[in-house]
Amino acid sequence: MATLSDVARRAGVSPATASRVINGSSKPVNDELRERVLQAVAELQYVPNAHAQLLARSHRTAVGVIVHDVSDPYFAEITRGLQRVATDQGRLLMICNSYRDPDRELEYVELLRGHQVAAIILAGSGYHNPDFTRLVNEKLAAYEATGGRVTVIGRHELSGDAVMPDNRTGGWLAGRELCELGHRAVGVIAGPRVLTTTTDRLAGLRDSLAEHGAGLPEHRIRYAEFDRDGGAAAMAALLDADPDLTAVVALNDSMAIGALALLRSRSVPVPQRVSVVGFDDMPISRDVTPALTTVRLPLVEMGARAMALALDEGAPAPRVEVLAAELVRRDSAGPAPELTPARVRTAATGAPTAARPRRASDRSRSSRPTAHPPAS
Amino acid sequence: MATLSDVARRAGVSPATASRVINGSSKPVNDELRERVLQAVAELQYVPNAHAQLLARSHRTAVGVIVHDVSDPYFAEITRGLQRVATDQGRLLMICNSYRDPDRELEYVELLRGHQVAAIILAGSGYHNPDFTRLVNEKLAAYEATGGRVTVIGRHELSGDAVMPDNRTGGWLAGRELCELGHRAVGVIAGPRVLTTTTDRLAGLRDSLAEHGAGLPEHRIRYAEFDRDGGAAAMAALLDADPDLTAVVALNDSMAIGALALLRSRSVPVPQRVSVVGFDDMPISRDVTPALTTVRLPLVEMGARAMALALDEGAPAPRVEVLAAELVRRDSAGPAPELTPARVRTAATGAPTAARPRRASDRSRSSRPTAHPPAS
DNA sequence: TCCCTGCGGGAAAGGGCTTTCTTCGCGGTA
DNA sequence: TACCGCGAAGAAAGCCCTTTCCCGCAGGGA
Repeated sequence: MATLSDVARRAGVSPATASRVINGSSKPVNDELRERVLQAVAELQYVPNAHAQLLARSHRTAVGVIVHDVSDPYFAEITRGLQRVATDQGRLLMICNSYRDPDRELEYVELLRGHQVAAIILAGSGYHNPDFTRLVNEKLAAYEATGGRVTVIGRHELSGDAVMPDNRTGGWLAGRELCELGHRAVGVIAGPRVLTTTTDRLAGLRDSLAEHGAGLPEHRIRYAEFDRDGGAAAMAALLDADPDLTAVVALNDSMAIGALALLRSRSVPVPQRVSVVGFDDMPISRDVTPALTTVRLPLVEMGARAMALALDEGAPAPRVEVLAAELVRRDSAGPAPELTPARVRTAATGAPTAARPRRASDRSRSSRPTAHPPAS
Repeated sequence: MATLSDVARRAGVSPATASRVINGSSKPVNDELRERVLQAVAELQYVPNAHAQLLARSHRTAVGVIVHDVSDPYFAEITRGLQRVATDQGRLLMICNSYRDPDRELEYVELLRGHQVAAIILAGSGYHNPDFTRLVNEKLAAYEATGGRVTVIGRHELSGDAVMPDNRTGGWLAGRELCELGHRAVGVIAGPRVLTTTTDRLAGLRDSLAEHGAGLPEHRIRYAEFDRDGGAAAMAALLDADPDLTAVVALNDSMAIGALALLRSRSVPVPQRVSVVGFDDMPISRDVTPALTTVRLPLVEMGARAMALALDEGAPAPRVEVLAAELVRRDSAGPAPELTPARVRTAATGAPTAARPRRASDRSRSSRPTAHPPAS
């Protein structure tokens, strides 16, 4: 591997001069020497050793990102936002998959610290696990103490700047939508209990169902893995336990798609017999059949905002940005089967509501709140 | 940021001893000193500077991966395979998205070279672009000359070890399936012309259609972006130009899903009026409606094999591993509408074929060839 | 008693680059 | 003619580790 001194020797100059030419230093260099150096670089196919550079230079340039799994559409979208801003600013991204393993997450924090990244961004759900939380916070604090910056996405249990999707209001919106469609027996396909995302979304949903007089008994909640197969399994369990269910909220779209698959395999018509509402609005959600009614989170923007926070040096106290959730109506949720459309009422107000016509798949309109969402 | 000498000083030992303790060197260290060092590490929250380590150590440990886009399911699956093997061997992965931009690809090769990775893996389609190909090959050669290893996935235009999906036979299988179902007017939703993946799959498909007496005139091929919207647009164009089309092959599943969406929006029943065959078998393909008949590529295994090749030091000449494609029958392809099932024939043999019953979504069986696929 | 061996620890030499500090040569001024 | 200042190039000091080499010491055999 050619080194800088190889280049310098070949060009007949000192390494200092070669370095100045290669890095476009502000110090002026004679044109002839410059030419000789560039020639030598080309001939030797010289590429600077990045580690030596990072060691010699003072300022850190790369940014570390820890996500559950980039290939999960939720994180893929967030990562897209992160990338965009990072690339704009000429930053290199180091992406690490924790696969929802707290230990691995801890390891990655250290790894990134060791790699001298300018900032660490943790995206994904937090854990209900005080010991682990304390441990991560300690490590992050140590990192911040040496000038590192920390930004979290959707993890209120960790310190540092934060970008928070409004999971709670999102859950609330899903509940309101179903209640307004006349559903009273609503089941929930929830993610793992230990994830704060699960509990936040669930809390909003529970509030909303309660407000609209529907209620959410514990036996109508099934906790499962946050993926397609988890959703299918939970849907099956829910249906077996409570055949009268008229609607289901899945706490993310992957699970909703699994639920749809299960319902199809049992020939349960959606939404005529059972309505399904998802969460996240992954890109594929509009392309399944029926197209998924879901709660949209501005994933790309969350990533972009997080990176912006992370790179914005001169920030004082930890900042928190909350990004709103929004209901996207498609075809998987419809009026509850027992009620004829004309009798659908808004439970909270008691006012009669005109039945909504079936909508075309992609004319998703955002919801206009008719009651105030909870503070999250 | 605490350094090794800080630790050593605090523990009252030399940096050499501290290093030995921290790295579990084979050289024995007195238990008391060891204890003091570990204590100092904990107190200072010391993490070794990875760049300094890489500079000081001789052996390279990280592996670089260049893909078009990790969040694309095709690459997500491949990456999963890469990760698995890399993690097993304790290697760190640096993943770079080229977003199908040749220049960016070139940049990343240099970047990875600069980061002293042990191997570079390029995944994705090659480009029909001799200048660019020569340039990349030069850079890769320079890298290999200094002991780096290069492995490509699905790019026969580049040198180095290679893992090749059998795109050509895959295309051939798609064609045969449709011909055996009685289709004669088959359209193609192709990816960008410059990608070798497009041309390889197309070539196999063309052969197969020709063999079965169907033919593929140029006006039945539409080139578009390799994504959902590209697929939808191409489907629209195809339908407008040739309303008699009874089947369509999309050269990847994303495009097929776009095509399905467009057909649905125009109320064209699939497969009763138009059959659709995809390519790749992404995980979501079984969950769309109708479930997608597609050509399966062992994506995860491709990644795993590629990483194995890259990490297998003592290899002589460039090795090439071809992984087979396989047809997965689901619900999006059915008999051609003009023919009643009883009259469906295998065009090549003229022998009557029993109509296949409609199959359940997920009982996807692999194809059993009835004729020999082309050598690819 | 002396020498050799082996063991545990430290000194120091890199590894490849950046950057400050020095030096050198030149033109201009007193 | 002597001196100063300035511009451009080089020398060298790090950046933070790893690892070789070396040294001192203790124990065992002759």
